[in-house]
Amino acid sequence: MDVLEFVTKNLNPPQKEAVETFSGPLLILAGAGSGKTRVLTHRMANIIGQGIASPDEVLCVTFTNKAAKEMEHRMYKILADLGARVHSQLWINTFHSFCVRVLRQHLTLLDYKPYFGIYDSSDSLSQIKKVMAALDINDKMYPPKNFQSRISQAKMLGLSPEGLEKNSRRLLDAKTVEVYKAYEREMKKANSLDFDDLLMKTYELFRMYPDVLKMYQEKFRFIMVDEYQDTNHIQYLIVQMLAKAHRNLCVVGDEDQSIYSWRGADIKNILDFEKDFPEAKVIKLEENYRSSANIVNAATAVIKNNSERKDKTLFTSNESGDLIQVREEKNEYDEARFVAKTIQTMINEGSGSYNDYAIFYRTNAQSRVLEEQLRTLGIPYRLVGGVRFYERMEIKDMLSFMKLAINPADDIALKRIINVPARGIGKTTIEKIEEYAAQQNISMYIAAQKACDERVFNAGTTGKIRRFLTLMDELQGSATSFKLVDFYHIVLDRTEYLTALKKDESPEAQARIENLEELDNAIAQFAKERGDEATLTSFLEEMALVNDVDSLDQEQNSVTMMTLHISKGLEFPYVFVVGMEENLFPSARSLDTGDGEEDVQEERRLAYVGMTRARQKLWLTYAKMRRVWGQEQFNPPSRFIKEIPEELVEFKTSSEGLRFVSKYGSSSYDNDENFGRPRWGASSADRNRARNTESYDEAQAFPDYEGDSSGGGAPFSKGMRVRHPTFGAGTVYATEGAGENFKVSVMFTDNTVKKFVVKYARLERI
DNA sequence: ACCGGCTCATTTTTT
DNA sequence: ATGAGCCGGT
Repeated sequence: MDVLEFVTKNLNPPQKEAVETFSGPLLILAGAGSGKTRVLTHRMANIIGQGIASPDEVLCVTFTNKAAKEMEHRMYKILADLGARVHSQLWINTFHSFCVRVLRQHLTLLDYKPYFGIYDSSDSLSQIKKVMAALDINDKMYPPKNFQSRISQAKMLGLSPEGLEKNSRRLLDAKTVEVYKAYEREMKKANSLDFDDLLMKTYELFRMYPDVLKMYQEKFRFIMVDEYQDTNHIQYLIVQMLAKAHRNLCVVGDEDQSIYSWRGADIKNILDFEKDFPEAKVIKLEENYRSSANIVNAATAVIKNNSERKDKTLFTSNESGDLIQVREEKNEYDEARFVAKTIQTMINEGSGSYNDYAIFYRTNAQSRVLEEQLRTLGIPYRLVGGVRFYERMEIKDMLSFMKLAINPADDIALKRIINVPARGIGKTTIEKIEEYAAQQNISMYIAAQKACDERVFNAGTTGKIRRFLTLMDELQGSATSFKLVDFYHIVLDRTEYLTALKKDESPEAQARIENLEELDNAIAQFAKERGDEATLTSFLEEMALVNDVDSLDQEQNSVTMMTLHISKGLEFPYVFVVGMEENLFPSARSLDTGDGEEDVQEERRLAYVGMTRARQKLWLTYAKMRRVWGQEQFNPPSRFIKEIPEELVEFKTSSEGLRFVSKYGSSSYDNDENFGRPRWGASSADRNRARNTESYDEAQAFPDYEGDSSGGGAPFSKGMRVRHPTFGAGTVYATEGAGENFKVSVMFTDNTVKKFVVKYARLERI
């Protein structure tokens, strides 16, 4: 069969057109479930299969590892079906892994040693703390996390410390620049890059070495970017650079699924694509093949409430299917029980297998209760994302040993493990080594060696340090001479880490041992998959960039649980979205910010993403009472539920007759005056009444938002100057509530207004 | 230097 | 509610 015929069979006209259009800039606006991945893979297969370009001349960039893996998997399958041979590895990457691939080749040009390490956010936070201590900046007054996020923001905009200085009109003060500069120096010294650096350094590399850029520009004759709506500025710049020579850039996206603005995603990138490439062809994929008509219509009705959209309508010729199940429960336990029981009942009735069910939630913390209930009913489940495997202490420890073995300059890794398991090197000693290293501008590893040689410490301490250094020297040797799997065993053995854990009889230690075994499995699996390329470096890379080990063995039959964010790009026959409550989803934070609507719109897009994952049946559940931070919260049902047309919904509650049902208006879908009417646009006072409030009457008694409740010994009143450790100085411009619920709104120097519950916020008068 | 108890912050979302 | 970091005692 002819290649084109093969790759376009079973495609609808716009899909077909997208596959056939391979030269020139192309914008594909792909609605949820419209066969986007299919189009991308078939398009790539067409280009390769027809011999228009060889496999390594096509670059495909996705956002998550999961998407990249899925795409790669499908590509190999199609290419195999086509009988096309692929010798080299395909260039299907996430932005970050693409950059690593480039940097491994060329980072020495930017004066790094070949085996640079990658810092995850907790490593980079440690680095920031270190830098702050050196600069003598008080971490109570200036929380390290703020510097971290500001530096990250700067990098996502492609700004170096100097660039930041020039552009620092808003929010970026001198202190940030100072910390940023010192941080960069330290990172360089540690021969390591953080997540943002991966992009930033690639950009720098391309700018400083035009011939390197040129090589890649010419190499990648065809470039495809998936989830283009989620690209941030630096990613945008990289793509623009790479596409310059051939201009064969195909971007795929859906502005309705842009959910990563908090990490710098700029929705303008997709909205302005036609400005960047005036000759661009635009193809819309609007037919949904995934979900039942009721689900498509419900999701469409919700997303319609957003204003900033391209004109795109999702439709389907699928059958209506079941109604959307809206379920009210008393609290989060009942909610979880409902979900678990429903799954059990459905399975017993023969509706699919556990694999067909997914539970989505807004925050990872919500998974706990669900896990409990699923376990009670003996339902197998697996968590995707969440507490990352590699963030567990024992895993990080092991990885630190391995990292340090190939990158002795990594002070953060060294500090982590120099006394693990306890070998009598205490805080004071470590501080001294650190100081010594700073003085001489050398790494702590070298500093430790020197300190021993020069008898800086007493004999006992020197001996302990020497023992550690000897251990590390040995590991350094083993790292290069042994296979990855064997090296891991050597590390486990020689560090006596396992021995120490085995002595400890506590259940925690037991769990840690199991985790270390799991790491062993992961390494074995990795070695099996990669063969000769399973080097220590590539493994550490994988551990830094890929977060869920679950993806390694996904064959088991189990219910999948994940956050709404991770759910993007996936689909399941049966989907539960739990915790559909105001202040949780949409999150309280999105409701509180000064710039108002935009944040809620992103939450709405998240709701849209979640709903459109479901193929056959969708449940939306909420609890009337939920414990958050050990406090009872009573939140009304999410506005997103109310935005679904009544006729698409089947409403059920388990708690009829409870007194406060009518107060938040939801015991019956029909006679509730709030349903179907967006009264949420009302004053924020209304919202806050609902929050943390046990009875409506009490809430009613609250003074108005603008009202003055500063009497009666309230510590803050209107006009007062205050300082917040995170946001800096500001002026109180409104107060509300009383006692435990006393809140103040503060306008900060950059004109943003934040609201704080005084009891929790660290506000001080100035 | 190590350990245990205490306080405090933490809950958006990911590479 | 829970875990991480801090302080003070040993």
